[in-house]
Amino acid sequence: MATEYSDLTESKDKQPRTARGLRTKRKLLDAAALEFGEKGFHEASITAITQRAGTALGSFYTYFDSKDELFSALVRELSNMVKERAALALAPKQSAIDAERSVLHAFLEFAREHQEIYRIIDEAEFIDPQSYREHYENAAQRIMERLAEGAKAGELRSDVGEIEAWAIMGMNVFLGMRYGIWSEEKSAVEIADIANGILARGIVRED
Amino acid sequence: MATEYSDLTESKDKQPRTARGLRTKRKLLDAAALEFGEKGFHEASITAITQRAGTALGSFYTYFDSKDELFSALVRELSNMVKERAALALAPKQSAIDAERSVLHAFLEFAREHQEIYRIIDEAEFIDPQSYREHYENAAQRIMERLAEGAKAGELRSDVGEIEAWAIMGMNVFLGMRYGIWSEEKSAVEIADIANGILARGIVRED
DNA sequence: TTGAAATATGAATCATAATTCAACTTAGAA
DNA sequence: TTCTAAGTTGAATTATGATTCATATTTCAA
Repeated sequence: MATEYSDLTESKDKQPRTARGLRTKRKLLDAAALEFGEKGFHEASITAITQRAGTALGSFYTYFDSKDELFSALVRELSNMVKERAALALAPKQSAIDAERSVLHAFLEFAREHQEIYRIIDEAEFIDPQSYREHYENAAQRIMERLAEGAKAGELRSDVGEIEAWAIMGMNVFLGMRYGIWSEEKSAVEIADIANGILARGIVRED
Repeated sequence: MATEYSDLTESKDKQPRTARGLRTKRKLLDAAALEFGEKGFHEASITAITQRAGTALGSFYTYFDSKDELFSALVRELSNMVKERAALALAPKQSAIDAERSVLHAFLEFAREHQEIYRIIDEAEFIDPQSYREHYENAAQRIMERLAEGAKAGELRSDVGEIEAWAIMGMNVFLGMRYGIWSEEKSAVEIADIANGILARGIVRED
């Protein structure tokens, strides 16, 4: 399903052709992120989104075919933001284990800063399953590549693979929900350190 | 919010008072599990649920105040089923690590058998956040208790706690989604073994 | 400067189900 | 057996918001 357009929100023929149009579409996407984030997909209304964006109701349909399509476009955009944030956290010359710690730490801080993104991507499981799946498959793929590098460098066990990647991702997502969204009682550093300890040493007592 | 009734689906005054009523309510809950599982909350309709249950539309309101309330009741019931299945998997005299392996294995099989349960509980994040949260807080609590026992027995590191519990739960849930719901390409045993390897030894190379 | 293409507007339309309700049937206690 | 509470029925009501569309305004290439 690769697209030939660079704009992730593209939809056949509704691309804005002027700077004004681009600005309006941007305002709609930003307003939608807030509205969907606060209310969830079904409680959110197009009317409220256009009010937030400061445009007329009808303008919405200049840029999107439907409420569903807007949501899809948004999920793909947000998924990309998460991906970029993780990439940014990757310092060169880190050990494979430290890389995972950095990514988790960055993810926790990102989840705290942008709780709405967390919620929207999660809700995509029900509104736009394909995007949801792609989001996590891509993320798992990137973890897997880091693990493979670590294995090649002799830092990690040589048999680490896809299952470990999904396990790490699940860890991260749930820690993000519990300690990023539900409460901020613990520091991101502490959580990342403890979770990283599992990867580094497991949970078995060592003498 | 403890209730004084034993029926998890109770709602003030809509309890069935005869065997016939109980049967009808049961049929509605079973039909709802199928309908919500297949279509999701918003695509599912009360009409379709009553048709599946073989009752009249109006009968629904004899037992539930609303679509939301039905969903809530169902989530609490299903959450309980998951909990019971995990408890069943716990053989006595297992090591702490083996216990986690058994629970994950049981969870994977359960997810495969009852994909609809997996989906409904997930969707509760948006329809009935309180039940969703309780479901996972309870599950984390039970993991934490097992870890504490393992620590007391000297099998696990003495500092294992809540964060490890949430990490393990996240691992399990994501592995359930990826290898239980999305595909069954790998055996439940293999997945449980590999994930358990992370807990037992971490992912770092050992010489 | 100008006019055709883009964009903006919001009242009116339309579709979908959730929920209500008044009439009817059945269960089961006395 | 009888009678009342419990349960059943499905057509009618109602509420909500997504989407359409005819009209007005703005942009910008020529």
